[in-house]
Formats: sequence, C-alpha cells, structure tokens
Amino acid sequence: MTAWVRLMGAHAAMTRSFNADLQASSAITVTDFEALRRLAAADGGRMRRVDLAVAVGLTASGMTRLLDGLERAGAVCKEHCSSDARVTYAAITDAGRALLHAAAESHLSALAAVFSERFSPAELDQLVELLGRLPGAEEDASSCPGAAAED
Amino acid sequence: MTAWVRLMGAHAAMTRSFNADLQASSAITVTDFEALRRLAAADGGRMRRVDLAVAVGLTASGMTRLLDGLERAGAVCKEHCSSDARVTYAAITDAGRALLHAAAESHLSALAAVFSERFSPAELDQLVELLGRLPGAEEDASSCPGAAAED
DNA sequence: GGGATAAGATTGACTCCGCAACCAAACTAG
DNA sequence: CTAGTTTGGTTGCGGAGTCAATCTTATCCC
Repeated sequence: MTAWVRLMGAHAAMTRSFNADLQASSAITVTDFEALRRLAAADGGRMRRVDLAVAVGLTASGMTRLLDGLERAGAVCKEHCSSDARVTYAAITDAGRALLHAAAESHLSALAAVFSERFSPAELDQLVELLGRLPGAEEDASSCPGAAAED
Repeated sequence: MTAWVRLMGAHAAMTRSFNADLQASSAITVTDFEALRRLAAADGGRMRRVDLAVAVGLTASGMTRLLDGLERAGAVCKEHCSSDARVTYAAITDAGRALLHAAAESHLSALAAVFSERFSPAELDQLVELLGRLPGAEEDASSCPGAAAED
C-alpha cells in the first residue's frame, strides 16, 4: 500500500511541476506532450484515435477533447481512413512537430534531471522494469501491428 | 523518461479502476480515502488542513474542496485552534471512521491483489524505496512534530 | 440480403482540482 | 504602537478528463 501512496504523491507533485513548466514555455500539458510524442514517433506521424488514447492512458472521450485542443492550436489534424469510414486518424502537423521540438528541449532535461539526480542508471532500469509490471504501464511501442491501413 | 511515462500510465489506469470501485461501494474517491486514512491515523484524529494537504499531495485549495465534500457527507468536521485563530483542524468523525472502515475492506484487498500478484515481497520493498526518492513521495508519517497544539 | 451486435468517435453534464486573488490572523521590526 | 511580511484558509474561474448516451459504420450470422 505504501507503494501506491508514494506513486500517487510522486505523480501529483511531478505532474504539477512539469505542467507549470510546459504551460509557461509552450502552453501545453504533460498529456499533450505525451500525445504529440507518440504521434511523432508513429509510422506516418499518425495513429487511430483509440490507439493513441490507450497509449497515453486516456479514455476515448478524453482523447477527443485533448485533440480538440491540439487541433485548435494547429498541432494535429484529422485524416480519414478510406478502408473504414468509422476511423479518423490523428496526424501531427509540421507545426505540431515544431511545437514538440520546442517543448522537448526544456521538458526532457527537467525530466532527466529529476531522475538522474536520484537514481543510478542501474537503479533507473530497476524502476522502469518494476513500474512496467503495473496495469496501464507498458503501453509502449507495441500495439501498433495493423498501423499500415491506407489513407 | 520511460520511467515517467510508465508512472503516468500506471497512475491513470489504477486511479480509474480504484475510483470506480470506491465510488460504487462507498461513494468516495481514492483521494478522499487517503485523506480519511491520514486523519484516522493522526494524533487525536485531526490535522491542520495545510498539513493534510501536503500529506495527500493536494494544494490548499484542493483540500478545502475535498473537505467540503467530506463535511457534507458527515465524515469530517472542523475544529478551531484556541492558540492560533488562523488554523482550523480537519477532524474525522465516528461516521467518517465507519465510512473509512467500510471502504477499506474492499479497497485494501484490491490494492494488495494488484501488487502481490506482480511483485515478490522483496521486489515490493525495492519499488517502495525507489518511489520514495521521487519528489512528493515520502510525505509519510513524518512531518507531524508540532502536532500537539491545543483545542 | 437483412437484422442483431460490436467498434470508432463525439457530445452533454458532471467532478476534481489547480491557479490566482483575496481575507484575516500572526509575527517582526522600526 | 503601527507598518510590512508571512502563514492559514477560502473563493471565482477555468481546464482536464470521466461516464453515459448517441450516432455512424462494419461485421456476423441466419
């Protein structure tokens, strides 16, 4: 139970801190950042909205709202799938990549600082491995098998 | 960075799941639960609102709102401090203890299940220790030195 | 083919909670 | 004693994200 309490505390504190930084420097949230990062890394710079949602740990409706914001900001756009009219892709735009790049600069170094000043590389590996066993973690680079649908 | 991503994912998934359970069984959230737990464990069943806020990882305003809810539910009440008119204590009521007890039944076992089926006791210790180094964790049983004010 | 069922996506209403601004009480000087 | 500063606490406003309901398109099965 202590593990859960500490995880909650760490998440709350770090999220608040990183959100404040990102908000000030790029007007985005940590979840926005994570979504952009996933899109930028995805094949073709786009993903189905559902897949993106589970990747970043949101529900489908949460993803709709998050993408509303990013779309208003011009960072992503919708693309339709010709083979299945139900799906719409979220695709990162050039402006979105620029935004991500600008935000990454300070965010990634802040992130690295927090962890590297507290853990040795071996300990960090340990932590990553242990966290990966929890539900909802490990939605990493996998789960994109049928990513090659057309337009 | 993977550690941060996994922490976010695990937090999102587990919070949603636990919240759903607690909401259904006792009409409270995981944060409510944590606050009640802290109060029940505190000396005299009460804490200054600020101290409680940092203990559960909220801001002062978040704590005001959370306690509004618990007070409406009759689970906590306010107590004034005679030696410092600024502070109000949050004190757990008998109804609050009953609520906590009822909620703990299923919540703690769900919690134990999630962790025990994924980690050995030694690994769990490891995880607790590593998480404890992160900012915002470790707001545990310490930090209540001057808890013996009057009235 | 034609109706049930499922999957992707969106919307409305709601909760939680943070920030910034604020008030009041308490220390700290000059 | 009075003026500034700090600390505890609350409130207006707004953002983020959930759930439940809904709509549309696919798929399954007879």
